[in-house]
Amino acid sequence: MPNNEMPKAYESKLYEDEIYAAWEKSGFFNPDNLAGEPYSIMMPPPNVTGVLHLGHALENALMDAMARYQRLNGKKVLLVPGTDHAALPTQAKVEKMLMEGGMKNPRQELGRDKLVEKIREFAEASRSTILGQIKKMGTSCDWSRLAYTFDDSRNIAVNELFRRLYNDGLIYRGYRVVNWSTKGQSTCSDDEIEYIERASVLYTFKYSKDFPITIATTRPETKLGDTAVAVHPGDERYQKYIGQTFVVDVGAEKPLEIKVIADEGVDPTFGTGALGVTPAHSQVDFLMYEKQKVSGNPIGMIQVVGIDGKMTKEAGSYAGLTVEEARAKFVGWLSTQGLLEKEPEEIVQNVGTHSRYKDVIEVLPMTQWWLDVQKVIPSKGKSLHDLMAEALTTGLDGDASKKVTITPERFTKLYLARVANLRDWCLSRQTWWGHRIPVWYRGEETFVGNGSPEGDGWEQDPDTLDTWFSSGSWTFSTLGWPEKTVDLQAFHPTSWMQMGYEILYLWLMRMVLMSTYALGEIPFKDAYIHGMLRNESGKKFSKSDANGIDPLDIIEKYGCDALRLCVLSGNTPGNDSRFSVEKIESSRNFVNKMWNISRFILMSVGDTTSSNSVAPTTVADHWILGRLETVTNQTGKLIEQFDFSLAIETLREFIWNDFADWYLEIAKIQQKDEALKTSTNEILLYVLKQSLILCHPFMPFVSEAIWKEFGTGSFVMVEKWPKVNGFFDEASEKQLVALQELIIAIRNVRSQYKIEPKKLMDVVFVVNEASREFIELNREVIAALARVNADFVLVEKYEAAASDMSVVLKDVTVFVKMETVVDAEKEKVRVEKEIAELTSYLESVAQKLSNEEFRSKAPEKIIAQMEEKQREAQEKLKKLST
RNA sequence: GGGCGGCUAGCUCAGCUGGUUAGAGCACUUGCAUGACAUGCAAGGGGUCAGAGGUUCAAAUCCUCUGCCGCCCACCA
Repeated sequence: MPNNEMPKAYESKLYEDEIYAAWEKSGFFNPDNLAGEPYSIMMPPPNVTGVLHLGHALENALMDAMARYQRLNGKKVLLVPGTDHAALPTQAKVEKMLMEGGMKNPRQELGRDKLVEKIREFAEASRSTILGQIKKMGTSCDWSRLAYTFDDSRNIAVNELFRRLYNDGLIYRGYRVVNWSTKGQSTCSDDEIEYIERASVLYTFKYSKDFPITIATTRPETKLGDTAVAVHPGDERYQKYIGQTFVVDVGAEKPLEIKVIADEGVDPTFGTGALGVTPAHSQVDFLMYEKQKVSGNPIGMIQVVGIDGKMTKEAGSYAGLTVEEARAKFVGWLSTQGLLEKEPEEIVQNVGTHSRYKDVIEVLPMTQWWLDVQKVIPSKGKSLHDLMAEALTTGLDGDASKKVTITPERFTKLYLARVANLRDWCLSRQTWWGHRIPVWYRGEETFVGNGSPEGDGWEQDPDTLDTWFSSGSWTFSTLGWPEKTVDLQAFHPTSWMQMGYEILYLWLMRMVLMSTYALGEIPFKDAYIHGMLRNESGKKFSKSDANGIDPLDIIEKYGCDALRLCVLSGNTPGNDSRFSVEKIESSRNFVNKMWNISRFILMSVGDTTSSNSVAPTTVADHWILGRLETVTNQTGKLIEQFDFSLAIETLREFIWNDFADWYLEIAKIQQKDEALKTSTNEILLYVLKQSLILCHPFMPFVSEAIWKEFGTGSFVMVEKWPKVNGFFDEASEKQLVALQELIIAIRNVRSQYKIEPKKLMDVVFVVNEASREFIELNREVIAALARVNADFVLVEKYEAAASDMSVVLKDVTVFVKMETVVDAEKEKVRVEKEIAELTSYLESVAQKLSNEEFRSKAPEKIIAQMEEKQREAQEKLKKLST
């Protein structure tokens, strides 16, 4: 039954929560209640470090648009919701809050259990906020399968993965240099380092007077731990020293033994061509240390900086000083000894900082747990590194169906470059929040497994796992792995994944690693990489700055659909985009337009129980149904190409321009004609319903709210995506366009000569064979839309009066009768301008067409097109000239 | 040091597997309370597609170089 009570404007607040609840209750978020081919998306789990921001709104809009589109296409869609415990970041966040609350050292003051409890409280609060926000965003996820990277099932998956990797010899415990955050008192992986540009001072000096080689460094204090100087093997200046060991006094109580070694990696043309080697405090130098060891010509390793960021007792008289104090002291000593070879030089340097604790990373040697990415996996005959590369190139085992495709493609290159340079992954963290390393020790014994071992005296490793270890298994841990579940069988590999480019290395790479290793499967077939949302002036939204916008505020004010449209429009793969008030208003207006189109149709049609079959009669009928078909095809194709922005633009243009501005206006005239009324109403309903389905992936709430007005009790959410119906026909499209041009041209005259909108103008149409019937057929429509008297005459010849204005079109010339003679001069200028434009256009066309090479080389279709245009322009010019 | 992306209407961005007289939204100008919508309707104005070369019958679109802006990577001590 029609509802005449629909409010004039769509008020999102009145509908959204109720509709979401109804969707949930319907059970259609759960694929078990759907039929068809499985389609799965795993939601990138938001970190419980805080609440959701606009970036998450974008992600939810992307995922949900895809999920809803696939559901409408009859797929058995699974969208798994979840959150990430974000081990170190969450602990860092809570510690920061505690410290802001007055605590000096939360770890010391609270102890492990109490601090973990505090973090858990924070995480749980954050988690429940986040889950509520996801619902507010309208995301159609299956809440019965809700997952958390830190819940029991995921813990089992994590431990099992660790156990398998350990048994395959890929996870090992080793003493190597690590990236160390003094502030966070923990290691971090290479991927968690953020490089920042910083002013620094380069010192060039000799260790002692009798040492023959000059070196340079920005970290003089670490030179107290030097054990070698490396030179290029071919460097003639230093060749004679290679292999020699010098004992040098650096004024730190303990003399250093410096061996001169040869290394191909040293650039003889850079600086002094010699490199002081500090194995304990440099990644590169450590590699040299390892290389020397293997070659049977070992060098020493001295750790002079400790985990507290202070000099160790190995640094002799420097022990206990901070690195800055030690640097000043050592540089002072060098200076008084006259060892500085030249003035300290101010340079700009990239320095690695911890992404969460923000302090400068110290490189230190420690015993930690590592994942070897190069070692050959016994059962596979290749390394993790090989698997990661294969999955993005040839497909796993050369099987193209097991290939991950990234959109946009350029990120594939970035990924592969990174994989090529991958070092072993440091897995253990000294922070307390996270999956505890599943390893137990008892004396010399080590136990690795799922759950503590039998017997007394076992102690579990105190460290926790890098948080990305658990997120890496997300695509399958969410499906019940390591059990061979029905879900795993049906939904893995997942169908589609979307994420921001900033976690390409951190996450995408690790998902590929885990999935290819554990399942021999890719984690997903397609990965869509989106850019970052920035504020109006192009700045990054950041939590600390005040420019953060809460998506919930936006939803409250403009509605969820508007927010979704806003973040998706103008957003192309891999590129950042901006969020602005103007943009969200524009989106909100479109939502409201949809509402009002529906309001008009529901109010004017009466019986809304459409038969779903239509019988087009008029040109406009044929045209709108044809357009609907074209747009249906285009939209589907665009979504499948992940071009959401263009899909929305296509829909907007159809719904607003074609359907609302033209068809609805024409329909109003047709509704007055008893013979056309029924068929027109059927078409209005049909096009509206199909449009609601097309829009549903992007504006789920308003489409569902309107659908409800039909009173069928069904959900648009589980309707069928429109099928090609065979209505498109080119002739109708051309005719309608001609009709539009005619009406616009007459309106233009009114506008230009300031004729009152209400006044019906008198016109005469000069027609030819081709146009007479067409004009006659559309007499009513032309009269109403151009606001001219409907009794206009059609003639073949017309003697224009001085006061007549003429409008020249392809097969028809319209004379608008004016009350007085208009400014003849002005009109002459207008016509002359038009003639001039046409003439110059014709010239350029003629030039092309007379070009022999164009005629011989261009495709026939192009030539024909151009000739057609030439004919049209010539005809128009001829008429204008008379 | 290497690599990548961007530079198109006042603003935000499409178009870029070469071929419509280059598009959209917002903003702007003019007019309009028309009975779906002023969160609207109608009619308009506005761009030598960063610059310079080149390839081609034809370039915003392909190639080269330059200039800004931004991002990523790297063991330059």
